[in-house]
Amino acid sequence: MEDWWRLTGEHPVTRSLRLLWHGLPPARKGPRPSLTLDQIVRAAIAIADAEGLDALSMRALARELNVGTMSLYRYVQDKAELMHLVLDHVTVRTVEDGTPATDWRTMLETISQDARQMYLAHPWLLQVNWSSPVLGPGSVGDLERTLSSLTELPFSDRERIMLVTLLDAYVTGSVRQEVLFDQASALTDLTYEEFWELQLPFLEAAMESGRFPTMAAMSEDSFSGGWEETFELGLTLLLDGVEREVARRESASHASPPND
Amino acid sequence: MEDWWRLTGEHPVTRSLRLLWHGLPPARKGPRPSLTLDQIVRAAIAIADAEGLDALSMRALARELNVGTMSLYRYVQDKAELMHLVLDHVTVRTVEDGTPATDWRTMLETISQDARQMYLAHPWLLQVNWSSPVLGPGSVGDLERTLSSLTELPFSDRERIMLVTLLDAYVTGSVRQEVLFDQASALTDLTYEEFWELQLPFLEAAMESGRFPTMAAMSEDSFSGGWEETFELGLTLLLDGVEREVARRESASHASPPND
DNA sequence: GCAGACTAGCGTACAGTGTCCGCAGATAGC
DNA sequence: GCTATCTGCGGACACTGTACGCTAGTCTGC
Repeated sequence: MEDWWRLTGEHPVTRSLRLLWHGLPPARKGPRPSLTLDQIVRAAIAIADAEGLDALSMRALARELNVGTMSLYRYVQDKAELMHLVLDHVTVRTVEDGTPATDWRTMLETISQDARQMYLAHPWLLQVNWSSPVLGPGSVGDLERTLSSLTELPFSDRERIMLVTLLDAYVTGSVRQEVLFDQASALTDLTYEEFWELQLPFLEAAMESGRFPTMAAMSEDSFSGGWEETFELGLTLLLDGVEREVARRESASHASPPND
Repeated sequence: MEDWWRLTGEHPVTRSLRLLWHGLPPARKGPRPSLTLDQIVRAAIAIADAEGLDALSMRALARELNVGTMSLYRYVQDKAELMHLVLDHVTVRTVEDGTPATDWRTMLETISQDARQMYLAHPWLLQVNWSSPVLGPGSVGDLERTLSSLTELPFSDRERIMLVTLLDAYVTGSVRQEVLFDQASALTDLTYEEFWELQLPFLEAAMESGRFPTMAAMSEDSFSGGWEETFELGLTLLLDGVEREVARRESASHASPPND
């Protein structure tokens, strides 16, 4: 394990955490900064929302803010750090949409559906290929909200975290399929129907080859399930599975699970 | 709906499909091509496997194949088309790992676990932000394999496709979490433990603020669930949900579902 | 065999990306 | 007032994808 960052000062992750939790340090000597971190992050989100992730370059951001490109590096160390701030900031949005707690199943449904809507509103989020290695106020707040709705679920703390994680995996995986398909549709200028129209001659030849007997025998509407319907089916199955586990535990002991 | 591509010949999607299903057309006049599509695709996969998606540029690929960069454009129209070929080709891999069919649950487990392993072996796949808008021999073959293991499941064809889709969503979402985290870990030169070490001062201050009561009360090992364990939990829940639906249908009518 | 048409290889050039380096001017502290 | 620190940002560089067009190689028809 190399400690290269100890020789040069602050680790980049610590720097990102500092910015997230405390913001920029107060200005001391020198000209007053003309921008705030919040302005930069908001402008970045606006560009990505309007034109997609690829449009979000440092130059585009500088243009949007009417500053020189290199000025931005006075506020963030590099683009990765900017994206950490951006990702956490978008997550803050979901915290504000508070919903009164009822039962855990309804809460998990609502939270998952809200998350889906959030990702559909910011499809570029699912195209970012960095995991934010930092937990900022946004993501911690989001996690708090979710966990606070699971207190009546007879699972250990550890199991709750695992449940939240896998639900997030399902939501992001599901919406990413949809987002990428919609993008391909827009890029190729094809609707769903037109895509199948182009595909058909090749599929028909393949089906006649005898190599795909199960698919050849499928009915015509097999691919007609929509994205939302598919998402809801998966969510239902997941939550049914949780219910089954809950019932199993309650019939086994009526006791709370070990809180290890 | 603009038909701009009709003016210039073949739609890019049709061209990709042609390459996928029939390969390059036979050479007519002119020098013999020095490469095959297969060579190009394999070299691209090797680069991505060895050095990640960002390392896969047309220049890097040309260097690997000892040709000029622009030569590649004699074989593929642009990088997007190359990626369509690459994505379908990687999928071919999974078809060859045939497993004898037993019951639908075991099959779905195996297929999902195999898919997870495949993605872990090619983590860059989950960082590609194009959905392949084409169904080539690889993806159709993969789908055939999966569907042929679901024949005894009392679901309609349409429901089967939805089930396969949502399972894929879950697998990709789950592995992508892991892949992105591992990447962040490598980029920041931090282990999981070191990450938490840096995070802790900020989290402790946040917990003392009283803003996150549920999280502040959680036990120390809450985040100790591993990626594989979390994946298996979610898969179990999903399949438990399917079982519950199957049982519901069998107790309702003992009849096959409508095959609409 | 030759000319014309077609084809593969690929160099040059361009527009775009992220960001290093360092200069000029503005502010604070002594 | 002087020195140290700080902001803004231009010029430069290495890298990306790919349009354009030249050269040389192969096939076909006469």
